[in-house]
Amino acid sequence: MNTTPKSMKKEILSHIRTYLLESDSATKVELSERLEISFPTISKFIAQMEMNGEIISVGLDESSGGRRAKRYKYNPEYMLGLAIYLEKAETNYVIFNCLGEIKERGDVSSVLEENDLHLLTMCIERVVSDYPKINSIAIGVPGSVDNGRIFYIPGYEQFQNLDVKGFYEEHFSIPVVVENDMNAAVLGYQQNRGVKDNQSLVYLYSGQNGPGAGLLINGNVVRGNTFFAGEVSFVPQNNNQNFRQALENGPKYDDIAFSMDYQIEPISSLVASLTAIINPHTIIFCNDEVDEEIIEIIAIASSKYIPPEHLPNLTISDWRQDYLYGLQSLGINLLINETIQ
Amino acid sequence: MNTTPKSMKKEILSHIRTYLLESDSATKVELSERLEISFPTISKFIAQMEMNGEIISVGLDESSGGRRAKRYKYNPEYMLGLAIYLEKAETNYVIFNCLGEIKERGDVSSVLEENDLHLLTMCIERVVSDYPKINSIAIGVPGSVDNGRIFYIPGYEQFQNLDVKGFYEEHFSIPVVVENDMNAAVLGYQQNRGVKDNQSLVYLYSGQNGPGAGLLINGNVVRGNTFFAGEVSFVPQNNNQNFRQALENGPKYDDIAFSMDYQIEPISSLVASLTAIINPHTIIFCNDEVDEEIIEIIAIASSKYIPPEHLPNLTISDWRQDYLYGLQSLGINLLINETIQ
DNA sequence: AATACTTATTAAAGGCTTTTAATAAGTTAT
DNA sequence: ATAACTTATTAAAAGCCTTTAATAAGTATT
Repeated sequence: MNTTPKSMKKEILSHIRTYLLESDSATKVELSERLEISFPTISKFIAQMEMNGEIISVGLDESSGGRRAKRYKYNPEYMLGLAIYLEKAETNYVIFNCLGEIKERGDVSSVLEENDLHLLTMCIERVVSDYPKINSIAIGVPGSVDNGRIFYIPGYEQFQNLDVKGFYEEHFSIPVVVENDMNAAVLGYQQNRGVKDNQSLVYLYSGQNGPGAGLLINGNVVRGNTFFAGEVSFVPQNNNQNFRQALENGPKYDDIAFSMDYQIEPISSLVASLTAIINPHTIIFCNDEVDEEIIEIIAIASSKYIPPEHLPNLTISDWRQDYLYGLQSLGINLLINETIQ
Repeated sequence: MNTTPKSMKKEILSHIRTYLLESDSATKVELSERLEISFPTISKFIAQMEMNGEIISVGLDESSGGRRAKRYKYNPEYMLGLAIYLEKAETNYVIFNCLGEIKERGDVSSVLEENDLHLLTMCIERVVSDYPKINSIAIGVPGSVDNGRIFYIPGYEQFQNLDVKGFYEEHFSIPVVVENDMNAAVLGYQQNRGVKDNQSLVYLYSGQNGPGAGLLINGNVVRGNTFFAGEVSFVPQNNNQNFRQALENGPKYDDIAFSMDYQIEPISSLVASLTAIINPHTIIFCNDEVDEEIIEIIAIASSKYIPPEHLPNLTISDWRQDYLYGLQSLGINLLINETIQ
């Protein structure tokens, strides 16, 4: 049940924080009406939060015919988040505030390449002691993650089956979230572009281990039964090839030998498969892999398979930025929802 | 916010009902501990519900060292549900209690074939006046449904774009749920087989409009951006055919000319596509379309495409029964969650 | 400038549930 | 059979949010 006083307080706090951050500033009446929480309760929380320095009074509103209302802003520096990217060749980190503004970036030698968890721990220790306001840690990894535990990360056996979330939450007493890089990217896209939160998105990329996809269905990350969801390499296509083979090898027979780009066909076919199965709202491609022109050709080619009215939007985005944004938004969610006091 | 007294009461009620129905019977202490609601609150609700006849005292427990506890059971006859299936050639209905026990079945001439909503209204009117305890109506239709509104139902234009839920809730003042037949079936399978509620399931069938699928991903029904999700007919496959064509026309070249059943290959390929994209826990086939032997052949054929450890369970089920069960469980959900007093 | 009118904020009362204490109803041991 | 001990239930007190009433602080009008 969610009726204990503590969970109530937590919920009210996150609603107030979310609204203040989203709308930049608010009065008590606005909060009360929007959040459907009574005025006295809002008033009590606001007083407490102002005392803690979590929110700041920014003066009085223009009068709307009566007494002028006090307007409050969230203090974005009240809490900070730390996002860490474990990539093959490098390990970067970013410190950001509740608005997603970056306070510091940095890197350490690749935790994955060195196969050394201790390196990561030391990095976090240093950052956390430099920035005592850090209240959440988001870690992105190129592998499958199950509730903070790294489930499958080919090539980096030291990290296989490691409960990163459990370990660091114990170690630092700070909420931790761990997420797969593609899932973080698709979440980042969703947040960044203001996608409605129950839509379905697919983020396509071609990684070093072959192409793959990050999936959001009805707004939720899809991991699959054996964390195999999004492994679109394996989708069977024409000519007894799967998607990866078709992409790499090109056509094996003459029909489309004169296709300008032999990758168009497998991609369009994959778009059709995705549409016929999950009918997503948008499919996102990486900006270093396609351009607007190719996108349009793909769209046309896909409508060979699927009635055009059902085809998703095909868009292009910046993968690294989405990834960053996704990790940040996971971290900010922890700040907003998990920090209680 | 969910803190208003009314929504609180509603939530407590549904929790008590759910637990009593799932566990057959309970004491106040059991309810209090399991639901994490204080004993006095449970006690108050139980007293009220017993007075209404919603629950029944079934005597005292054996002593566990002290005063013996009273044990309570839910009275399954307290509320009834009505489920109606609109099918091409027939319209059937079922009246059931909270345990899913069927009190009466019946049919009227096909509402769809006659293209006559009034027929349905009259049928419900009669049933509801015969059984005043009916407190929920679940309607299954062979078309796309968006929040109770029939969105797309080829062939029955009178029903196109009809807000069935809104209309009947207004008309009868009883909660109504409308669901697509395949979605109801996959929900029914989930409930009936006690599938964990965040797993992904695919229900495959070959309807008169070609094959299709009902999808549950992370436990939620997937409708898609344009209600096209599950239209697996359109999945591109080998030999420039989509799934439907491959199924209907058979192979067009020689490689697999001696395949025992030429439908094996397209189905296995579809299983592979589903796995590579959403990696479901289980794929369900209809018992009048396949048997155990074929299932095994499909499983083997699929592992040509996908590492076997990622393949879903392939199972067989009774479609009509799952459909019925799905509608019933939607109806029972309304009884449990929406009835307040 | 004084009065009527708006609107924000504070204060008091009421309705929930939870926590804690008290009582009732059994069981076990002497 | 009585005392000591368990456990269920009832009763009272406390906490928290909401509703309602009262007050404060402006604006507009005469």
